[in-house]
Order: sequence, then C-alpha cells, then structure tokens
Amino acid sequence: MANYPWLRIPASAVDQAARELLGWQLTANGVTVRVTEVEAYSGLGQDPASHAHRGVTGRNEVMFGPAGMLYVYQIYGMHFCANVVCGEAGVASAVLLRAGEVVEGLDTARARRPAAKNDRDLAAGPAKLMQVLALDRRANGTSVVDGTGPATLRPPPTPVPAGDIAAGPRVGVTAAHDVPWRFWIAGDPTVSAYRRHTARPRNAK
DNA sequence: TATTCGATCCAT
DNA sequence: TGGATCGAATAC
Repeated sequence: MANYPWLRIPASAVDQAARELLGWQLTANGVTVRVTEVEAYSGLGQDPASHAHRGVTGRNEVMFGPAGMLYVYQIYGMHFCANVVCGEAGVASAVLLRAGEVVEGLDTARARRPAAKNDRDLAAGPAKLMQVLALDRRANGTSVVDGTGPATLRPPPTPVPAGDIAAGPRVGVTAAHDVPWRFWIAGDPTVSAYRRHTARPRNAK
C-alpha cells in the first residue's frame, strides 16, 4: 500500500491537504485520472459552503468518518461529485475533486463522455470526472487508500512543484466567495472553467 | 407531508 | 443564459 502523507494532515489544515492531492492519480473501472483541480471544505463549522456546516445528516455522514474515504453526493438530480475525506475522524473536512487529466484508458473515457469535444474536456469538471471513472453513489463511503473500494488513489509519478499551484475562490458555491480554497495546477488545460454561481431569483416580497 | 434548491453540464 | 431533473434538507 502506498504512503499517503495527506492522511495525516489535521482537519484544520484541509487546504494543505487539498494542495497535496494535486497530481495524484485516481483509478476506477479501467480509467486513470491525474487530479489537476481541487477545492477544500472545512469541517470546523466555520465554512458556510460546506455540506457539513449544519452538522451530521444522512447525506454527509461519511464526511465525519476517517480520512481516505470518498464522500459522493448527487447534485441537480443527475450528476455525482466526489470528495476525499481528510483529517481526523469526527471533523468533517474534505477535498472536492474538481477536474483531472485522463492518463490511462483514454478510449474508455471517450466512450463514456460523448459530449466531450476534445480529450482535455473529458474530466474538466467534478461530475465529468465521475462520469469518466464510471462512479456513482455506490462509491460513497468506500476507501481510496486500502484497495477495498472501486477507486484507488496513487501518488504522482512526479510531484507537483509548490510554485505550480494556483489558488482562487471556489466554484459555484453560494457562500464564502472570499475564501481562496480552489487549487489547480497552473496552466493545465484540463482545469475547469471558473463560473460564478448564478443566483436564482428569490421570491419577491 | 410539502416545498425549495443545489460544490453541474450542455445546448442555445 | 436557461433548462434538465430529483433527492436531501428544511420549512410547515
């Protein structure tokens, strides 16, 4: 089993764990993706953008478990996104896998993403990444570090230099726009396009 | 039990 | 820029 230094990063430093996860390779169902973009979510109760902000619910309970588990949730009734749970058990810190580069199983990946116009768009978004790996809610609560789950995370062949990591506000979140907890590999073409959350019209009073 | 709305993607 | 589409969270 590989060595996973980010497993030991405390939940209070989940942004550090997010940086470390860049460049790691996630393999599932015949496809391998190199992680190029992530977002950190704090479990300390101070992060209004986190699904765990209001405490334990049926959806987010794996976030409160041990590090190395996948927290998979469905969004907009049709897409799935995955987080790697980080930090000590009991604190719901996690890192959202936002985008990646397909480095193995290219043909399989293309077949699973007919809407992709080119190869760098195959996993250029959190739900696209899940589609390429053919993962869904069944992966929720499974481990990516001990080989027991459908997905396995492996160390980068060559580490990402700290100077190559860029940071900015998280995508799509309705709160905490000022927190620069989105990290990506600078200049990588597979990083997803930034788009501010479009607020839906509120009921007029 | 009822209603609201989203850590997105795609075509327009 | 807006529509798809549905389950979890929250309001009642």
